[in-house]
Amino acid sequence: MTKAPTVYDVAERAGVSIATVSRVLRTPDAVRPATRDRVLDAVTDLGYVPSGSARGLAERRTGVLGLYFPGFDAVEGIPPLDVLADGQAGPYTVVREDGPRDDGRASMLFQDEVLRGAELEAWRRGFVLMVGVGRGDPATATVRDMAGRVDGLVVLAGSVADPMLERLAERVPVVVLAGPRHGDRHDHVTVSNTEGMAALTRHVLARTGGRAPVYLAGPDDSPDGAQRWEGFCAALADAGCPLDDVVVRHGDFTRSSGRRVGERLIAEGLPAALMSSNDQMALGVLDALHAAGVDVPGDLVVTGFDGIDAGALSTPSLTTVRQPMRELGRAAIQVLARRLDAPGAAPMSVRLPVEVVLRGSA
Amino acid sequence: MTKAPTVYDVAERAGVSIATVSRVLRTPDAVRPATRDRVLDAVTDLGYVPSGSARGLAERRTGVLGLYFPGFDAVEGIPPLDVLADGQAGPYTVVREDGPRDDGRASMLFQDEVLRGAELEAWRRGFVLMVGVGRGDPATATVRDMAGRVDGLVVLAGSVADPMLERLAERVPVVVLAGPRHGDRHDHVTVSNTEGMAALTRHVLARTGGRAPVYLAGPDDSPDGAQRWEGFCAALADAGCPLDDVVVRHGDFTRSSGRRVGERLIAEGLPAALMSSNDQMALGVLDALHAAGVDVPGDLVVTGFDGIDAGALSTPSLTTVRQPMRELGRAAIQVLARRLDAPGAAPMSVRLPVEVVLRGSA
DNA sequence: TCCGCGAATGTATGCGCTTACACTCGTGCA
DNA sequence: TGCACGAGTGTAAGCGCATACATTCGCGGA
Repeated sequence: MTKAPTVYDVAERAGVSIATVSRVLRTPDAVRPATRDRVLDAVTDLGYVPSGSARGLAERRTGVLGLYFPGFDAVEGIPPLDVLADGQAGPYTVVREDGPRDDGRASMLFQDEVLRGAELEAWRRGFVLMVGVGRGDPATATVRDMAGRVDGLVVLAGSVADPMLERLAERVPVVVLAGPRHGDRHDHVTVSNTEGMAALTRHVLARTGGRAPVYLAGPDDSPDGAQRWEGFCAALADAGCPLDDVVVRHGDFTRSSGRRVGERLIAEGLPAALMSSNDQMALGVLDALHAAGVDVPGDLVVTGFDGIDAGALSTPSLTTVRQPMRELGRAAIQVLARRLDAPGAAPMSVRLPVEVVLRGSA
Repeated sequence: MTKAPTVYDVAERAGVSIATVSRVLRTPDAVRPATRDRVLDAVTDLGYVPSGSARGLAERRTGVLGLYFPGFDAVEGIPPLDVLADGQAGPYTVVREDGPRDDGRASMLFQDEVLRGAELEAWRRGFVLMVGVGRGDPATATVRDMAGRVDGLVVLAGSVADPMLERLAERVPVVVLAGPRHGDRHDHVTVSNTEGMAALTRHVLARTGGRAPVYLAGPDDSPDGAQRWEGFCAALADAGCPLDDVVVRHGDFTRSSGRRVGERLIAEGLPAALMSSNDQMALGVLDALHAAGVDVPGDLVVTGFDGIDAGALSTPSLTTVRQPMRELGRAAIQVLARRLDAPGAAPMSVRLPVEVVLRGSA
């Protein structure tokens, strides 16, 4: 770390010009083996590592792809931590914990999986991945910053305002993940929310003899939620089940909001089925039903949507629709890579299939 | 994307020199408000985004921190996916799923959490995060590549061979995460594995009247495993419980290996307690015991180590020691930031406290 | 009105690399 | 023996930005 060696240092040590050093690193076949070995020795001796900045500047491409998520953690909610200041804490503490925490980690798991897939695919293509999370006041600052450092950007729907996205797209290719196209020219990757919910709804109707389920909707501004609702309605219509009979409850995608709805269900009388627009709320409903001793799926069936792990571990386990999260990440990078190869191609939309997972609750 | 505008374009449009443009962006106070506004207008009009490469080259720092993980996914095991080729798949499939999958996601969850923490702390300090995973044949290529692009590197223990790490450390500061120091000069961040396991062991001994637990060890090459074993032994010694009485079983940190050990336990007669060196194996043990109708914690108590989510959802819920995963990531970045501020400071080791989580199984 | 001085801006250089182009040196051929 | 030619190597020109230094501008005081 004294002073990072450069091509000049390597060149001098190997007794060649910097052009030759560069060639050894980039097109080894273009240089005589004897020369090549001398250069490689010098590289090893000096511990030379090429500067990504210089390379990026000269090449006009960085070899980096960006992945940008909507903020999941409120800035205010961040517990302080300063490992440099306080070394006073003991090596351990003891806590007693009853019942699972309502930690709202679902969307984070989703993002984690997407990230995994994206990293994998980026690696396979010789790119490295840069990640950013939209949060804080100049939330756009981070993504703008990233845009200046990458060859392409994958943006989760909802993390960047449209006008900003438009601007970014002017500089680097942008792929929008999990968001429907609305008049933009970006590439899109989505999942079959509508079809998945329709299939699940048909399953539920078959189980309940066609009686209309109660629908548990999420926030109004969720595009995913809208699509799921659409699939629900379509399946009902197909089955000749009038929409007017459907009771709709609203939650905010959290487990506790589901719990409240569950309690209300019990108070007002159980329907034949409760279909939630996400898993977290469905689990909350199960919490309430379980506490009240209701038999699921005997007294009513319950379904979710997303396929989070916790759904497999609940009692009863949750019937749901699993999103191909990892594949979403991979697909996004694949689409981005295509875009880099063919900048002029028409914008494309990729829609990934979902998996209807039948488990205990329905 | 026609041709990204540069400082020159902005300067020309605003009728100033490039130096002024640069100043507006970096030290706004150093330029007259009227001029500043003209420049900012030009920036907006052109959709100018500064090039990270050029900036990095000129500034001799990139503003990027790297996080490097050991490979979790075998390269061979990657299912193919080519969204560009096959659009033929239907929008959904239906599967029936009984019981949780043995998916070995524990270490990935660990890494995800670390990543979250690191990203958060990097963001707070104005850095962006670059992530890499060690896999593939020239596994070192990725990390070397990263080293050339970042101002500092956080490396999870075991992901990079020591000699390579030494070389990287010559170019950028390196923080080793979750690995003990052995003769190196890097900064280190670890958790109190030893103390945590000792505390948990004391708890178990208190519950079982001092009868020696069976210990379920992991792979021999795990530094974490070694430290936990150490804590276990220390607590036993303190309690005057002879180590000779301890039966040690071996697993490979997977749930299925724990299941096998559980079955063997049942076949050979139940001990007073089973302490596993990680949660996954402990859950496997619970699987086997549950299947055989053994009462936990009535017939024997079971504990794990790590604090993965699945442990909170098992029946009975798993008593364990929770690692501060998020904080590990944050601490690593904090240490790295300090190192960047004070390159000459002595190497430091930070040890984070763990949380003994008492739940149903013990 | 002129001078001096600080603030504001411009000029020019270099960051470390890639690469077009120029050059050197064998080699095969006439 | 002379020449064309290609492989191997060197020279030099940027890539887009930050910044030290030079220059100009605006203002107050004499």
